[in-house]
Amino acid sequence: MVKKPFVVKTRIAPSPTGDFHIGQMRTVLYNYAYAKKMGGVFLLRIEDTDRTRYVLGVEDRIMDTIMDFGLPWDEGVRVGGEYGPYTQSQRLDIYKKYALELVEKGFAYYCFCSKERIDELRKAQQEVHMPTTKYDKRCLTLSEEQVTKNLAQGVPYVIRLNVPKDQVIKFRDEIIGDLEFPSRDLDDQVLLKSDGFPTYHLAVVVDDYLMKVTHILRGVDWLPSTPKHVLLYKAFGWDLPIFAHLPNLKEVDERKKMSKRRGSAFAFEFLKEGYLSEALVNFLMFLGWNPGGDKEIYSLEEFTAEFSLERVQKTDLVSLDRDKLLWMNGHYIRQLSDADLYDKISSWAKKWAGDLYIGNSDRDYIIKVLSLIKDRMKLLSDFIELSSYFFTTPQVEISMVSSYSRANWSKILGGFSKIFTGVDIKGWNKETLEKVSHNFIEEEKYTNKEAFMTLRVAVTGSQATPPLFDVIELLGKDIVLSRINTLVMQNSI
RNA sequence: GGCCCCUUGGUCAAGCGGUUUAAGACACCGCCCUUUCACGGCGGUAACACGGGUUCGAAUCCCGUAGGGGUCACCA
Repeated sequence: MVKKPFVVKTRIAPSPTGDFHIGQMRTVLYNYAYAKKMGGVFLLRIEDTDRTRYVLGVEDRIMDTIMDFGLPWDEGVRVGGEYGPYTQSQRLDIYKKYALELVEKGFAYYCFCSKERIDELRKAQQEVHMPTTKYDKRCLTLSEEQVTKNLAQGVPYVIRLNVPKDQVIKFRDEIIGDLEFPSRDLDDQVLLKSDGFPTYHLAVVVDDYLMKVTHILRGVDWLPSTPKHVLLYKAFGWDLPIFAHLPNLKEVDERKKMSKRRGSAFAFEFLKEGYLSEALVNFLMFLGWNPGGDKEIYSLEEFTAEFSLERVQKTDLVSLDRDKLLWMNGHYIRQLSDADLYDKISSWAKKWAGDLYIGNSDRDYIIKVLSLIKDRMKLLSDFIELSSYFFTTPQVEISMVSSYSRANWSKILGGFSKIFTGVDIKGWNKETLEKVSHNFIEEEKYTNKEAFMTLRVAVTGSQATPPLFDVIELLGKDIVLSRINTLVMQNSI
């Protein structure tokens, strides 16, 4: 028999109780990167042991979003593997078996206490200001006959972890360091619920062991329950995995961590708003990690090569700076070729914005539009607003057209109309147009600003556009003249 | 409240005892480019929570204080 080599395996274990938020995606990214860096395996498991909060369909949406971020897993739900099934609700018999093993060994026990008794207990403890609300181990004193009798009679039960009184639980966190927790502060955690489902604590330990997960990278909010897990590993006689707790994310203006129970910031929403997955991934990697140098534009491949636990920030909370994300997205958009940007926008539109008119317009024309507005785009969705006058006749406010010229604005436009009419369709390019326009302005003694801004607004309906003659060249003679003439005629009526 | 973790500019953060009059990026402000808006270029404002130690020397090590966060479910 050949001994299997040690393979690093990380995992992400979404719970289908709500959509993934962006912070969870950061955790996915780190798990993905660490596995790749170590030549290991990245696993995805669905933890659906809470049937009261279960949301139908959300697990597929979560997995789709992870794929949309470009972080595919090697083993688990959808892709399979030799340690499945990878959905916890399909592993109930496994958890029960291990729970019973613990009962047998004396590390766990049956508890028949009612919800009411537990509530009363908690209330009483609070009244005397007990440090923590804990179960009083009453059912631990039940005789074996009593337990057998209760089980035979079908009395509802849970299985609780029998936490030793005075033990110091020690473990090492790769990011935070060596940690010690007194066991007396721990509750006799329920391991198996009365509905036969395991709690997170039992399921996660059993599955991570059976699925041979070697590294557990998760949010620092899990740190306080890690001692319980350590206790379980010890009770089973299993080696501990490597723990690494990552800083949580928060919004800049908030003080508390993001969570799916605190509204928005769902990962898919960023895609919907028009962020590129490459930019999101680049942004996310720096939320809790950095390479130490000045470089901060990183591809996923570069990140994967450089990522290390030693360089993960030890702090508790990291802010998600949307200004910087927006800047970074603009940076990524600018780096795209016009054709690639076209592809990105068109698939974005297909998925999130209906088909738009982009589907019906000429691809080459749209690509030319993109070359003009690309530097001004920060989100894919900006395309809609920035490009509208290239596709539809703008609503032009007369007050806006007239606001630049001391002289009669319609006289200016009339002049442009006349000289543009004289430009041959074959010579309709920005160099020629610019030249004749400047001649006209000089002769009539208009200032550049009054003439060109009036023209700009007349043609585009907007005060802020790409360079005027690029726009005019691209729109073409017919459209430009028609827009100008419409205004001139309106005024003369 | 108990337990645990954390603390460099508005934000992400570099720094791991002397090379620091504390990098870089975003944001902000100013200038340049410019017929507008962007992009780009140049420059600027802005930080080691506080108090004790240790040391020739501390943002960096130790202790305390303060502040913040996390967690304490038959939720994950």
